[in-house]
Amino acid sequence: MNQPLLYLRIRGSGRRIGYNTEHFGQSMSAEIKSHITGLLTRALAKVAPQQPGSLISLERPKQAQHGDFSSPLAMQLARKLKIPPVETAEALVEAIPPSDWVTVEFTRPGFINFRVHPAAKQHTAKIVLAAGERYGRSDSAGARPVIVEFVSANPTGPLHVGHGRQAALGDAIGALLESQGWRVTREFYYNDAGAQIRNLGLSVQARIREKLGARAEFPADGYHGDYVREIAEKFLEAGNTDGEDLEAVTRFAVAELRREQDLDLQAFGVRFDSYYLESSLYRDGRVQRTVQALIDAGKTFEQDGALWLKTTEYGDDKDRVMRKSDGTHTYFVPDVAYHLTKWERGFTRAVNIQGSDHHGTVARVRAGLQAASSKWERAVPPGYPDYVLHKMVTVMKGGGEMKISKRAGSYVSLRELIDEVGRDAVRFFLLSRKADTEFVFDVDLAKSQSEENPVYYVQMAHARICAVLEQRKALFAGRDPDLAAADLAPLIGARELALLQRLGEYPEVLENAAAEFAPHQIVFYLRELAGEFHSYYNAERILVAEAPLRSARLALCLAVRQVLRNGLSLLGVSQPEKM
RNA sequence: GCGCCCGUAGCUCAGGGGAUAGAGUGAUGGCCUCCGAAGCCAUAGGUCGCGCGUUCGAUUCGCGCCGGGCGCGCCA
Repeated sequence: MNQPLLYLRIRGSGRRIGYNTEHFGQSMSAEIKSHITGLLTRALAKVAPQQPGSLISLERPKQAQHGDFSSPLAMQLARKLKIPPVETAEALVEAIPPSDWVTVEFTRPGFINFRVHPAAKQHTAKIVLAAGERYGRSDSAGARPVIVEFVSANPTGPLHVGHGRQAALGDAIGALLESQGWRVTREFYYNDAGAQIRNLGLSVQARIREKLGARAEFPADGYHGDYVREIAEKFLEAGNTDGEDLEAVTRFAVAELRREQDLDLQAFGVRFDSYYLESSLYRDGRVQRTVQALIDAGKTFEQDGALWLKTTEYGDDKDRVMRKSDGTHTYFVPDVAYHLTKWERGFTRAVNIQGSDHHGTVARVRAGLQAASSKWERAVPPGYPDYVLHKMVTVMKGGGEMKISKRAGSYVSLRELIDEVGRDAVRFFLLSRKADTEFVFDVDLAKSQSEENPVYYVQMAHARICAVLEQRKALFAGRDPDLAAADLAPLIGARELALLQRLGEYPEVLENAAAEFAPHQIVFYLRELAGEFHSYYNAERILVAEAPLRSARLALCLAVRQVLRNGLSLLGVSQPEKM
């Protein structure tokens, strides 16, 4: 076995340090990182004053033997200085000023590794308990407004699993942004105008005629789901004698489906702050005004009887028709009008969650926004709005793909999935992968093997802690001190320190997930945290006889439970005390 | 054909210039007189699609292939 070279220098006195909460913000981990960066900066200034501090980077070693933080600085420097990495590392370590928080060492091939003093890690639990449900949150966005648009289904049928993925993503991304201090508005945009809606009206009308025994011609690309028949029935039950008033039928159908979609969302636990109707953009003249703004900006031209927008001037690969030769508008004109309202409503930041099959519209909408606002005092910037594009969901059941549901006709409805595997599992599952990977939802796995379902794994860690706390009440009621004030010095076991370390990472994980619109990072974090807790729980007894150790462990449990709660609630998943 | 995304363990997926590439699931074998076994521990499983380049170092970055998904409408 090839033992690596290892030089060790202990810094600091080794005594326990009286840490003070004020020394740290909400994130122990971030504080320590900046502390270490500071140490390296000073060492670098001594060893290689001409090198820029921007070289300094820190990473988290995968293996515990390499410490808590690690820097490849020496290896990056070696070439510039023409000195072997190990020697550079040694010089840097020599130059690092003493620290009460960390010890430092260097190893082959030239990493500089830092170990955080247990007392600093222990303090993390105090921070968690003091902050409670605010732990991990930040107000860095300063209450600036952001609008998150998602689902935005046409009111032409029940919501399907793709909408479910969007609902889970949008809701969680909204929560992530809130956690960073954004003032979030969740909005649903109804495409309740245009050809699809007309198509729906004709489909329902045909079913009504069928019911009445009249000759009915079903539209060629009409909606075939059973729900169309249900609406037809309801229409007649509402006292209508026939379905010849297409507008009345359509209005009725849209209202019914909006109500049904609301129920779907309610079942999923998703709420919106506002709903925006495409039809209102026509009613209040915004579509017309948008067209005029684009013409005034000089970004349009006429050809073949249609009006075109020069989207190629904004990076699109071809120009787009905005007003068809029949005088009606293509869908993207109301889209631009709609997004202009977001900007006008004061949302200088906007996030759209959409299926990746719509990615072609991104360049068009952005182009339209820039063109229409080009004469404005504050033009819409090129990258507005942000997009999160997600891939399709395939539902597997009984070894095959599940494509058809009886009611919905051509797709698996969100409601069916919730009824089948439960809301928590659907949310957790749909959030457990990056948005831009295709999703295979295995119903059999989520349902019949529910004990292997990762959501239960995390929830169980939470329930277990609740059970321990209950036990404690029964066994030691009145004899244990306040846990928030417990001395955590006894927490020095490897598993305890790992848990503390993990708790300290949470604020950074949140921040990063929010910045990348990536809720799956929270899912993975929670799985790891729960896993480390289960492992700890199996290896050590919490309710030991010695009161100081018992209190310290209980305080750690409380802190873990707090972070599990914070994370799960952010994802919209419940945190049961018993399962 | 062009554009965007994706190819990592049998399967489902993380990771994303650094040390021995990780989870879950499936397989095998252990752990309940003990706070919840919906749990834990151990073993097994890999040319990170292929090739060339950049780099001290590439699974990660660049280019080119191969394979898959989605777009490319005077549809939404």
